[in-house]
Amino acid sequence: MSDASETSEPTGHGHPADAVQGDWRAELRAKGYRLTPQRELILASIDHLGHATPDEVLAHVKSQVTSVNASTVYRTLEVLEQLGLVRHAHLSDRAPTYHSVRGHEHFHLKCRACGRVTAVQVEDARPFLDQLEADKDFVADAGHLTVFGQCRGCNADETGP
Amino acid sequence: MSDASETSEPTGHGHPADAVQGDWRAELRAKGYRLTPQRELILASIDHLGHATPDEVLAHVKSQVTSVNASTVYRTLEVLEQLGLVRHAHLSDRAPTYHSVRGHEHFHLKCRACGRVTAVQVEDARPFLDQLEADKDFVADAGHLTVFGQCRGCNADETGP
DNA sequence: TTGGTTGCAAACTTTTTGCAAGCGT
DNA sequence: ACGCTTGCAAAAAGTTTGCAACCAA
Repeated sequence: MSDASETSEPTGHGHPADAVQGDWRAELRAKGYRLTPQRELILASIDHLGHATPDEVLAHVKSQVTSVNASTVYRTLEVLEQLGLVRHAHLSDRAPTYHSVRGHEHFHLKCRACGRVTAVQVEDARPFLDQLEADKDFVADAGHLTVFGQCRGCNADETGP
Repeated sequence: MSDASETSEPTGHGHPADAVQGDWRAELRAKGYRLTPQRELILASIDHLGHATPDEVLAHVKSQVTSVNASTVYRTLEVLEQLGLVRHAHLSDRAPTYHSVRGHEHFHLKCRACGRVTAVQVEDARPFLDQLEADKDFVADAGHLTVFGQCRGCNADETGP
């Protein structure tokens, strides 16, 4: 089932999607891209970090290979996303957050009060998205979706003006 | 880019929402803020523009009063949002977009292919959001929601926003 | 008068771009 | 060897902040 010949990051979930994992190097080359240490490191970092901004990815990669540059991270993230290996969502009003895609799509809930991010399987949004498609002729990109709000129970307290 | 077909963004001409409209100056002052020409101009610009980034707001305001500064726009947008007069959503991976709130909340659909932005009434997302609240104990901020994807029929080719 | 506001300029954060050197294939 | 990639540095884009002058209440 899964190709065990690849060294994969300790994501500790033993996903069946590992096949996809082992395949990406080939797919990368097949599309005319080159397999570089930087690209492997960056993908591994995202796998390891779960959710991470480009800056966080850079920091993590640099902890292993100091010479890696920010622009490389940005360029690589773009490539990896094109290949469908990672996705990004906007979990804050600032930098985007990248996460790996192991065949398992999900979207996010972000609490403005406690900052917690919850991953929800796309199926839970299906009825809503299907309705958008039916009513609005709009095909949603579920994996990019982020719903802001707050956990019930989180303190709604704001620091007034 | 195109902001071609904006769904109706009512530019109040005798709307019942005018009550809210006429009220904001009072509410502003009631909260200890001051009513300045800049604040009136900026709110009017958003009303006029429909959807606009801080930069676009600045440009529009400047076309009337050249001396207005970018920092004032940022600071004012923050105040207006706190008062619930405007809201912002992320319609691109870059700057946020502000729109006026005239009592009727809506969220957005953004097509990556043609760039079109469609406003949808929050009620259409209610079942989904209610389910999130029931299942995940999460109270969504519907007005901030943006769903990326593409219109059915739009060319699937990239060359995004 | 008083203290919230503004304009200005500079600092900041995040992302992009032009290049020459470097390296995967 | 070919040409995609990288590192570097500078530029661009978007926002924030310190301050003195200003003005709404």
